[in-house]
Amino acid sequence: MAANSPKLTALAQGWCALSLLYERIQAHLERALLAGHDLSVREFSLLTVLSRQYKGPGGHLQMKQVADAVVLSQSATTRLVTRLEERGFLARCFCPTDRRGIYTNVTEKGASALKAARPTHDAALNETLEEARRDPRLKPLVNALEKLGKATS
Amino acid sequence: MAANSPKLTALAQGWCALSLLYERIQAHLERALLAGHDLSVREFSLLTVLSRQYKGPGGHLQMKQVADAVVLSQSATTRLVTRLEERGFLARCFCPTDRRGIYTNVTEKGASALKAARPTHDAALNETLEEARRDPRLKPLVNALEKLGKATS
DNA sequence: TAAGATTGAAACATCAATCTTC
DNA sequence: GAAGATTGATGTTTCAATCTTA
Repeated sequence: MAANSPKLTALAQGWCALSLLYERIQAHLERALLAGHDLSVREFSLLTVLSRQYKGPGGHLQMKQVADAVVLSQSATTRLVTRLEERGFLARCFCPTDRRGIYTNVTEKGASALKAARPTHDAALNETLEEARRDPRLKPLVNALEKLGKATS
Repeated sequence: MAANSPKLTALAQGWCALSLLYERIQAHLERALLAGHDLSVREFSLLTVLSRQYKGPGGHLQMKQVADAVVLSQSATTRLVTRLEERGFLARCFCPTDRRGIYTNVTEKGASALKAARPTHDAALNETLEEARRDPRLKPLVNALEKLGKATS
C-alpha cells in the first residue's frame, strides 16, 4: 500500500503495514494453494469453516452465517458454495427447523482435499512470516501475530 | 475468516485474526470513502502514492512501479489510472528518458479530492481500531499496530 | 411484512496476447 | 528478443430484484 511521508499519521502508517503484510500473505497462500491443490484461499477458508460444524442442534451454519464467517456477501457465498458443490466438495441440505435456511456439509472428498491442502497452507504461511520478519516495518506486527496465537491456543 | 478449533496451529490463528482485522478495516474505510467522497480505498491509495511524487530525476513512478505500490497487476493499474484520469484526478505524461514508460501526475482536482477525503479516511480508521480493540482476539494486534506507527514516525 | 437464498447486471480483478520502444 | 503499457477474454464480487417460507 505504500510507506512513509512526513504527514502520515501514526495510525495510517500502521494500517499501511497491516495491508502490506496481509496482501503479501494472501498472495503467497493463494499461489501455493492454487498450484498445489487448485483451491483459492477463499475456498480453503470456506472448507475450514464448514468442516468445523458438528452434528446436533446449533452445530450447523446457515448461508448467511457462513457469509459472515468468510467475509463475503450472501450472493457471493451462494456462488462460492455452488462452485465447490459442483466439484463434489460440499453438499447442500435443508435446515430442518426453518425451511428458508440451507445447511452445507463437507463431503468426504472435500474433507480429504482440505486435509491435503492444510500442510501446504501452513508451510506457505510460515515462509511468508519468516520473510516478513526481515522487513523492519513488519516485524513488530509479525511478532504480535505469533504471540496472539500462543495466547489463545 | 473464523476462529478457534483445537487443532488450529498458533500461526494459523494469528493469520485468521489478521485477516479479520484487515477485512473489517478495509470494509469500513471503503464504505466511508465511497459514501463521503465517491472514492474506493484503492483509488485513495493510488492518489496517495502518486501525490508523494516530486519533480526532478527519480521522483516519478512508472506504471509498473505504481502497480507494485498499490499491489495490483499492471493491467488493473492501467485501468485504475484510466478511470481516475477520466474523472480529471490524474493526467498521464510521457517519461522523458524512456518512451516506453508513462508517468502519472495528480491534478489540482485530484489533490483537493484527496485532501478532502483524508480526514474521513483517518476518522474511519480510528473508529474501526477503537472497535477492534474491544475484541479480545484483535486487541494485541491493534496495540502492535499503534506502536508500529509511533516507532517509525 | 420480513428473512433467507438465489439470480441478473455491472464493476473490477487476473492472465494471456499485442503493440511500441529499448 | 526483452520490457513497459495496453487490450481482450474470463472469473469473481457486489448491489438490486426476485422467489420461497416464517
